[in-house]
Amino acid sequence: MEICKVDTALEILMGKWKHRILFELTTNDVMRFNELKRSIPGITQKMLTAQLRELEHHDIVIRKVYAQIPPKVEYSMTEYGNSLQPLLAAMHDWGSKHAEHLKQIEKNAALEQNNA
Amino acid sequence: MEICKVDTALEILMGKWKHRILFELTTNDVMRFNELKRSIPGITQKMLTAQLRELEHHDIVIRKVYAQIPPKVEYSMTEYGNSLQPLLAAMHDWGSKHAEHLKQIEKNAALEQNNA
DNA sequence: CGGAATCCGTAACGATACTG
DNA sequence: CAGTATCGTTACGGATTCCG
Repeated sequence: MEICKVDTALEILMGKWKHRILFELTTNDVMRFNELKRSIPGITQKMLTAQLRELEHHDIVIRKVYAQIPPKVEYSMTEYGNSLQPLLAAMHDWGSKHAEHLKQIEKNAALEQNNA
Repeated sequence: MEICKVDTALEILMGKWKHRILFELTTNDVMRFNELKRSIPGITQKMLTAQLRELEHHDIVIRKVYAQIPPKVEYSMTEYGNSLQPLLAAMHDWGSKHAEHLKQIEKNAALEQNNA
């Protein structure tokens, strides 16, 4: 029995690229594998595949395979996945609002460096 | 220039124990090091120290040292840290609401195991 | 009491090559 | 096009010991 369920949400967002993938899929509705890959600079196929599989396993995204040559695979959000949207928005808002604050912290740290 | 600021929030919550620490500190206002350690089963001093330092560096918690023997160090939330509360609450809510859903997923996975 | 220092194992991530 | 497979690296967390 757990008191704090923050972990549950955290677990799903955990991973270097998960939130980027979710951002793309909530913005674009349906995307193919390489389309997704192109839209996320720096990600490797391996990572994209791995994180998509985890999201699929958690029932956040749907993977739709078309049996054709060349292959075609489409990814999109599940309804359950869409329930994350308000949360992601809240995190984005908080992050935006306090980006300035973080810069200030870094600036102070730099000053301390100079004084030392 | 970043489009998605979810990372900013994620970065601060990242780490195995951060949210547990924040939970304790928002609930109890002010706590000493060992008090905090006792309240979080399984955490080691190293991890508690490390994560507290990160939180302190991000200006989420305050570390107050009393110059006395034996040492006394108190930790508490900053005002900035308290601005995280709505976000943490939102994450907690989402996690709670969908804990049931996750169980269902696991159950389905178990059934697939049996069918295979 | 509240740490710091050290060592270690694992899991996450990354780069590259290959495939149906 | 949409992946696997393999290997190497790095970061994270855990256990233990020592210290003012």
